[in-house]
Amino acid sequence: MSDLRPRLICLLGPTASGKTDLAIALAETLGCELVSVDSALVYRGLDIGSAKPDYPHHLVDICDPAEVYSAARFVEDATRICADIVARGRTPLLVGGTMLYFKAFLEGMAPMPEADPAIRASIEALAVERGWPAVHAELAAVDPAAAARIHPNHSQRLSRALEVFRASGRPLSAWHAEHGAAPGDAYAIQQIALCPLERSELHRRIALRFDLMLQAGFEQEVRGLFARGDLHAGLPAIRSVGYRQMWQYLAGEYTLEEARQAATAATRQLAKRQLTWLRKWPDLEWIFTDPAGNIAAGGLSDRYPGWLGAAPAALAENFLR
RNA sequence: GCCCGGAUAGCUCAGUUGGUAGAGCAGGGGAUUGAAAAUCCCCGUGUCGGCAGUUCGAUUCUGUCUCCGGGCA
Repeated sequence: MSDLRPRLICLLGPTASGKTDLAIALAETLGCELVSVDSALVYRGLDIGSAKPDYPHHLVDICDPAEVYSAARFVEDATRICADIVARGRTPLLVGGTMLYFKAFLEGMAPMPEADPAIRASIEALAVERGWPAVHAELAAVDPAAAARIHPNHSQRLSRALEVFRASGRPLSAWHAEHGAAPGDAYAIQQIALCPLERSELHRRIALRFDLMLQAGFEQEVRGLFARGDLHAGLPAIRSVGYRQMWQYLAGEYTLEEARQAATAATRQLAKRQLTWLRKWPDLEWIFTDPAGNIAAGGLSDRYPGWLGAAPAALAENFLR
């Protein structure tokens, strides 16, 4: 063991995989402090629908839903908080499902101009008038490298690329070329992914969890946000899975049953996208679970068959020592 | 019991003037650098309800049966 850097653990997985329960168990047994890596848990008042944990996590409830959080803010916040945790003599455990945030922390982000609402609005106006392919053509004129990488219909990435050029006079691809420091480099990192072995089991858990959210008063929670008057369907907080569909229900676009169907489908699609990230993720130790939530064949259990059928916390505790 | 509609992809439905069919949603795969629980790209063979008839050829026409709506009794 020649690595003298402080230890840091990452626990990633799709939504409804059981990450939070495992993270809490690990925090208790290993003495970790939990850092949430989740773009929805940052918002105050998004509690039931975001499955906000009761157990203390850093980077939960740090924004009002009217604000816009970002990957760049996450990297700043997480970098500072992890350093504080280590200074306290404890181990940071980053847990969540926002893979871009994990990636940005582990690999760093190029320094770049931040989002500019006025520029965004002008690009949006251009798109409404002439279509996103026209925005793509304009980007191609000033930043052919970025334009080549972005599909002409990809509104969000197109908008950002042109925004960076308009804000700085410098192409996005030039900014990307100078990669910033990776906060993750300061740590000896172990990464674990948790996921049901069968997709159908994940889908079952998603449906079950949404019904429990409704029983717990999710509709009332969203009614409260709706009634504030200053929030709208364009905000990241209100666009998040579950909240978006309940918002549409309250706006009269859906019946409650339609909202339930749409929300669970959106959650399944989110889980699928999270797994797309995870499949190509480097240095990941997989823990696959059976319908009872215990360790199933595959992943770490293939290397340590004796742990088959054990609770994930037991395996991870051993694996993590 | 009679009359009228339906019966086509997991779901909702379009369509084929007879040459075995296509959208939306769901689902699957992929991308991902300050909105990322976002945003975008790619992927559609299914006894066209069963059986029989007409026809070179029927999912399409005819008959009949079954099931589901609606109406009349």
